[in-house]
Amino acid sequence: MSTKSSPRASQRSRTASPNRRERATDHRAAGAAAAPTFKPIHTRRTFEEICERIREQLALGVLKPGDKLPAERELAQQLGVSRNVLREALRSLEMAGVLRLQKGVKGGAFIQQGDTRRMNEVMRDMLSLGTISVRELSEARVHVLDLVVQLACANARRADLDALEANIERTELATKEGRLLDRVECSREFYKLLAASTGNKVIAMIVDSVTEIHMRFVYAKVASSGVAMARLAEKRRQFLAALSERNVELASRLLRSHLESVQRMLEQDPGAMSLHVALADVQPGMRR
Amino acid sequence: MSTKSSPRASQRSRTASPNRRERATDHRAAGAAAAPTFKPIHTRRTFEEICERIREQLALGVLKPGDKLPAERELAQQLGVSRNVLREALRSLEMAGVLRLQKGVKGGAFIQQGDTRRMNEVMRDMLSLGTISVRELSEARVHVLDLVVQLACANARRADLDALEANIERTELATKEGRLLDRVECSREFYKLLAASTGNKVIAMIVDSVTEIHMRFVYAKVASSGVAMARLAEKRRQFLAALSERNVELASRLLRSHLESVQRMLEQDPGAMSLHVALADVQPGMRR
DNA sequence: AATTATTAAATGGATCACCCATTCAATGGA
DNA sequence: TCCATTGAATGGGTGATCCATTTAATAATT
Repeated sequence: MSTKSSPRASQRSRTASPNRRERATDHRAAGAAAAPTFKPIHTRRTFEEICERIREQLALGVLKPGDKLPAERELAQQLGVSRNVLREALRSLEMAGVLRLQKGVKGGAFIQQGDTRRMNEVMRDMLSLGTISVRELSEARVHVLDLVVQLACANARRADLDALEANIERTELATKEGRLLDRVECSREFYKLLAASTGNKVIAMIVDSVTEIHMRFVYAKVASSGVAMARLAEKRRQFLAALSERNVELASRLLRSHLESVQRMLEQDPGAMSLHVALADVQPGMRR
Repeated sequence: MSTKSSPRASQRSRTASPNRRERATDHRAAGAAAAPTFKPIHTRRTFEEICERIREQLALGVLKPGDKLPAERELAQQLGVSRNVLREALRSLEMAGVLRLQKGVKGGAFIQQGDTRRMNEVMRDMLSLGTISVRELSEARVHVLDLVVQLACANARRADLDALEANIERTELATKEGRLLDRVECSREFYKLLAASTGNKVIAMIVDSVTEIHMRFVYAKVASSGVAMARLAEKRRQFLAALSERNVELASRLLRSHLESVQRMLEQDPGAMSLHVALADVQPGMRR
C-alpha cells in the first residue's frame, strides 16, 4: 500500500450512472391507442454494445488488422463503463478471433488477421450440442470434398502440388516408422493443403472445419484400435497424379472411393466410436 | 471517497495462485535429442480454462441443452475463481451461442440449442478483417449452391417444396406492391428454405452463412439504387418446377444463370458498392 | 375463497478499488 | 560497449458492494 497518495481522479463525481440507459420504465402513457403489447426482446447489455461498437469500427475500416485499441483503463473511461465490463467485451472479441490481448508495456488489444480456425469451433459446438449430427457432417464433407477436387483440378498451382507431394512423403515416412498417429496428422494436413489449393479461402475454411472434426474420429479410432488404412501413401500418389493431370473424373473417383473405405473403417465396431471420446479435449498433435 | 472505512477482507489469503497451471515448462524428457527451442504458445488464462472445462462437460454429454449451470456466485466458488473472471468465461460462451444468461430468481446460465447463425458472424468477421474477399465469398456461394441444387433434387420433401412455393407467392405480392426491400428479404428466405431442403444442416448452415452476407450487398444495392431483378418470381417458379421434377441439370442451369445476372446487377456502378456499407450494422429487416 | 398487492430472496448486471505478473524502455554501473 | 537494474504501463485477477429483474411466498383486500 505504498501509493496511498494515488492522485486517482477520485471524484467519480457520480458520472457513473448517466450512461446507463434510463430504464424507460414503461411509464407508457399507455392510454390512447392500444399500443400493442410488444416489448423489446431483451434489454441490451453494455458488453454487447461495446462489441458491436468495435465490430462497427472494423466493418467501416476505421480499425484494421494490426491496429491497437486504447489501453483497457483508458478505453473504459472513454466509453464510460467499468473496466470489468469492458474486459467482458474484449474477452468475447478475443474468443471470436478478432482481437489478441498482449500483456506488458507496449501490450494492448490488437486487431488480428482473421483466424480461420474459428469455424472449427462452431462445428464442434454444434456437434456437442446435438444441433448437427456426425452423419450430416460426414455427408457434407464428402460432398464438399468433391467440389474441392473440381476446383483444385482447375486452380491448383505448382506450389500446391509440391506441398501435397511433400506431405505424401511425410506420410510414407510415418508409415515406415510405424508412427500411426503422426500419419493421421499427415492426413489432416493433406486435406488442408488440398483445400488451400482451390485458391478460395472460404471453401478452404469450410473444408478445414469439417475435416478437423472428422480427423478427431479417425484419431480416436486409430489410437484405440491400432488399425490403419492400408496403402495410404500409394492411394495419395495416385490421387495426386490425377490432380496434376487435371483429370477431374479420375481424381474425384479416387478420393470418393478412399473416403468410403475410411468410413467403413470408422464404422466397424461402432460401439467404440463415441462422440464424446472424439470431441472431448484436444488430442496431442491436434493442438493449435 | 466516502467509504474509506471499507472493511475489505484484506488478507487475500494467498489462495489465488494455486489454481494456476504451473507452466508445464515442457520438461519432456524429449528423448535426449536436442529439445529444440519451442515455448508454449502463451500462458493459459483462467477464463480459457473455464470455457474449456464447460465445453468438455458438453462434449462428454454431462451438460445438455436446457441444463442450467450453478449460479455465478456458487460456480465461482466451486471453481475457486472470482466472480468477475467467471463472468468473462460465461460471456464468451454466451457469444458463442452455447449459453443463454437469464436474470432474476430462477434465472441462470442455460445451455442452448445450437445457434446456427453463429457461422454468419464468423464469415462477417473474416470479411471485415480482410481474411476473405467478397470475390471468394461469391465464388464459394455459387459452387455451394450448385451442390445444394443436387442435394435438394435428391432429398427435398413435399413440405420443403410447399414452403418454397409459399415463399414465391410472398415474393410476387411484394413485387406487385413495390416493396423492393421486402423482396430482398424474401430472397434471403428462399435460399434458406432451399438449403434446408437438402436435409443436411451442415450444408444448410454453410449456405446460410454465405447467403446472409451476399444478401447484405443486394440489400444495400437495392436500397441505394432502387434497381430490382426483373421477372424474379417467374424465374423462381421455373426453378421450383425443375426442382420438383428432380431435374438436376435444368435446375442447376436456371439457378446458375440467375446468380450470374444478380452478379452483373451488383457489379454495375461498382463504386457505390462498399464493403463497409454492406457490412456496417444490421439493416432493418435483416434483424435476427 | 378468490384475487390482488406487497415483500423478500435469488440472480445476473455493473462498478470500484485494489493487487499481481509480465514486458520493455530507460537508466546506470562494470 | 555491454549487461544488470529499475520502473512504469499493461493485461490478469480478486473481493466487496450495489443495482435491476424476476419469481415465489405472503399479506391485504374484496
